[in-house]
Amino acid sequence: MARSTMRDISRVTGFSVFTVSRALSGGDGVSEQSREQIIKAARELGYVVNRAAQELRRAKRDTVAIITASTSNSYYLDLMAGIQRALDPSEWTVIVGDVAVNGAYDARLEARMIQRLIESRTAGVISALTLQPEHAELLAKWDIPVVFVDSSPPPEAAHFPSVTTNNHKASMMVGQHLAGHGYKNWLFLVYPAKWSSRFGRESGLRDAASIAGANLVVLETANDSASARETLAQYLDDHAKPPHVLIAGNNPLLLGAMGLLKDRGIQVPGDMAVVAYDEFAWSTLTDPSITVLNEDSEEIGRRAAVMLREIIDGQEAAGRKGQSQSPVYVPEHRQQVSARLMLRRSCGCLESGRETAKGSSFQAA
Amino acid sequence: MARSTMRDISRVTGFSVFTVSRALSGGDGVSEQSREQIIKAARELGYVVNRAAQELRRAKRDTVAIITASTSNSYYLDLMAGIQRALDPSEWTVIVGDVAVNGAYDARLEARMIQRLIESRTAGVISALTLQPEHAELLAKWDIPVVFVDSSPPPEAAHFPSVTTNNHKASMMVGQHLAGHGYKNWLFLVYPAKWSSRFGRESGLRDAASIAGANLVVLETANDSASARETLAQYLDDHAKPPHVLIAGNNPLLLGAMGLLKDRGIQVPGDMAVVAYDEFAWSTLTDPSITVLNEDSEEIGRRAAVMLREIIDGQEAAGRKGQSQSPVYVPEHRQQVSARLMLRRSCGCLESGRETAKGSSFQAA
DNA sequence: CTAATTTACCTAAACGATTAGGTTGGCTTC
DNA sequence: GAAGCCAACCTAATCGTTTAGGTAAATTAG
Repeated sequence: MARSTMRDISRVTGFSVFTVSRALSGGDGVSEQSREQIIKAARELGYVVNRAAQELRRAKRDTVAIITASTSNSYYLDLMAGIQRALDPSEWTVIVGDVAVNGAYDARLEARMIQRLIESRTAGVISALTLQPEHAELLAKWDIPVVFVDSSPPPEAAHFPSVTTNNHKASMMVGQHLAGHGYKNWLFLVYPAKWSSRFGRESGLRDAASIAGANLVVLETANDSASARETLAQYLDDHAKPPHVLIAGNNPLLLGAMGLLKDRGIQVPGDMAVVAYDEFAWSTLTDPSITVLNEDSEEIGRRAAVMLREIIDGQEAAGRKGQSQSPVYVPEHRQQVSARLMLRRSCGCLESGRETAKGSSFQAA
Repeated sequence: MARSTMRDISRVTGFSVFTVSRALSGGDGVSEQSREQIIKAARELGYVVNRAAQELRRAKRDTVAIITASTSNSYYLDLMAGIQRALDPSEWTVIVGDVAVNGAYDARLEARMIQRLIESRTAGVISALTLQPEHAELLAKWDIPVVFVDSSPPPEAAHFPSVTTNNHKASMMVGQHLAGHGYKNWLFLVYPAKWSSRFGRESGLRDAASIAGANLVVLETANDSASARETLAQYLDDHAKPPHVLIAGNNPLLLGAMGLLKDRGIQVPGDMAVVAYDEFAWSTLTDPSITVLNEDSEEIGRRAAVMLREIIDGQEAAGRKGQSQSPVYVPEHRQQVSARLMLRRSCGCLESGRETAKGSSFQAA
C-alpha cells in the first residue's frame, strides 16, 4: 500500500483537503457524518499525518528535549518518570539527548545537540547539566525556553529557571553526620565544575567541616569510573595517612572508588568510611551497603516539566496577542528540593548488623 | 534577533534562494566567492535551517530510532556505544525511544512510539524488543526498515533482520558450568516471552539440564525488580526445598531476587548459588560478586547499525532507479554473536577470594 | 569565427499539511 | 418574506526548503 496524503483522502471521499484536515484534527466546521466518513477512509488508506509538513505550517510545537550527560547515573530514570508524569504523552513528545560518549561529557556533542534542537524548532529544553554559555544564549535567541535540573544555568544566564537539590544544605547534613561519627579527615572525590551541583556540595561540606573542626580535602577527577579509580589510587599512594572518610561525588565515581578499595583490601567502613551522592539500585546489596544522599529526582523532574509547560503556554499566549515570543522567566522559576540521607553500613552506621532487625543475618566478608 | 530564513539571506546578499540553498548545503553550481559571501551572511543573521521544511521537501531521511524497554538494563549503554560508532553522528541523528513506564514495558507506549516514528518518516529502526506483529507490519508498510537486536522479530515477520546473542549456546554453557558445580535443582527466574531472548535461554538451560540429569524449574515473573522479588518469595514459601541454584533472567530480576535472599538470610552461594544474565557495573562489588553471562552488546549494536545503514542505502539506490522502496532483507541479515561467562563468587567459584588478586576474573567461551 | 560546452546563476514548481477568507443553502426571527 | 445567522463546506495562500528546467555569459574546440 502506497503512502497516502490528505489529498488522497480528499479524492476518495470527495471532500476538500480543508475538510479532511478539519475532520482528522478534531476541529469544527465538519458534520459528524462527514467526519466519520473521512476517518474511515483515512483508516482504510492507512493514512498517517506527515509531521514535517505539520510542523512547518503550524506555529505550535509539541516536542521537548531532555539534555543529559550519561544516562548511567540512575537518577536519570526517576527524573524521566517525573517529567513523563507532568507532560501528557498524548500531547507532548519527549526526546532524550545524551551528550556523553562512553560515559564522559563531550563538548562537541553538546554543540551538535543544540544545533539539532534549533533545527527542529524544539518547543523547550530541560537540561541536566550546565550548558555552555553560548548554547544557552543560542537557545534564547531562538525563543526556546530552558529549565535546568540538578544543575544551575551558566553564570552568564543566571536568570534561567532551574530546579535543583538544595546542595549546600544537604551537604551540611552529610558533613554533620560524618562529624557525629568522629571522622576528622574527609576526602571529597568530585567531578569537574561543569556540573554546577558541585559548588553547593563542596561549600556545604566545607562549612560542616569548619564547624566540626574537621579537615576537608577536595580531589577532582574526570567524571567516569576509570578516572576516579586512577585519581584516588594516585592520591592514596602519595599520602601516607588515608582519610577517615571518602565522600564520592556521584555514582560513577563511587563505583571506581569502591573497586579500588576492594582490590587494595581496604575495609569499609573499618579502615575508611564511605558516603556517596545519589541513590542507586544496588546500594543496599553491595559489600558493605552504601550510605547515600538521596535526591528526590522524580520531584525535580516533575517540577521542571510543569515549569517548562507554563513558560511555553506563556509564549503561546503572547504570540496570539502579537507580542514577543521570548520566554518569560520569573523568580519563582528557581526552585530547590531537599534531599534525604539514607543511612547504611558504609559510613559506620548499623555496624552491629541492625539490618538483621529487618530480617537478615547477612554478614559482610 | 529575529529568526531568519533563506529568503532573508537571499535579500541581503542579492542571490536567489536557489543559490543560497546550494551554497549552504555544499552542492555545486555556486562559485567559491559567492559561497563564502552567502555563508558569511548566514552566520551574521544567525540562520539555522528549518528541519521540518527540509524533511518535507527532501526524499532522504537521516534519523534512526532505537526502541528499548527500560534503559536501566545496563547493556543499553554498550549497545548505544556500538551504534554511535557505526553511524557517523554528523550524518545521522539517533533518537532513543523508551517504551517502558516505571521500568515495565507498556504496550500503549509502544503503539504511540511507532505512530510517532511513522509520522516523522524515520529512516530506520533498531528495536531491542520483539515488537508487536502489527507494529512490525505497519513499519514495513511505510518502508521503514527494522533491525532487531538482542531479540528476534515477531514470528509473523520472521524474515526481518536481527543481531542476537546465540542464547541457546550461551545458556548451554551456563548449564554446563552449573552441572560442573554439582547442582541438581535449578530455578530459572525469567521475564515474559515478550522478549524473545527468553526462548533460547530457556531451551539452552533445558538441554544442559537434561544432559546433566538436573532438574530445571522455570518461574516466570513480570519484568521488574519488585515483581521478581514477590514471585520468588511466593515460590520459596510454597516449596519446602529451595533450589540449589537460582538463574536470574536479567538484571532487574537479579536485583529483586538478591534483595529477597539477603533479607531472608539465605547465604549465597552457601545456601543457594546464583548466576545471572547480562553484565552490570556493580557485579564485582556486590556481596558476593555475581557470576554473569556477558553479552557483547557493543558488537551487537555496531553490527545492527551497519546492517541498517546498508538496508537504507539499498532503499535509496532502488528509489533512484524508480524501483520499489521496500527494504530488502537477505539471510545474511540474521546474525548471532557469542557471549562470555564471567565467573565470580555467587555461583560457587572463587570461594577463597581469588578475586582480590586479579580484580576480576573471567573465562572466555 | 562559429558551434559546443561549461559555469554560475535564476524562475517556479513542488513537498503535505494548516488556515484566512470566502460561498453556499437552510433555518430563524419578527 | 426580507434580513440575519449559522453550519458545512470550499478556494487559495502559506510555511521554508529543494530541485527540475531553464538562460545568459564565458570558455573551449574545431
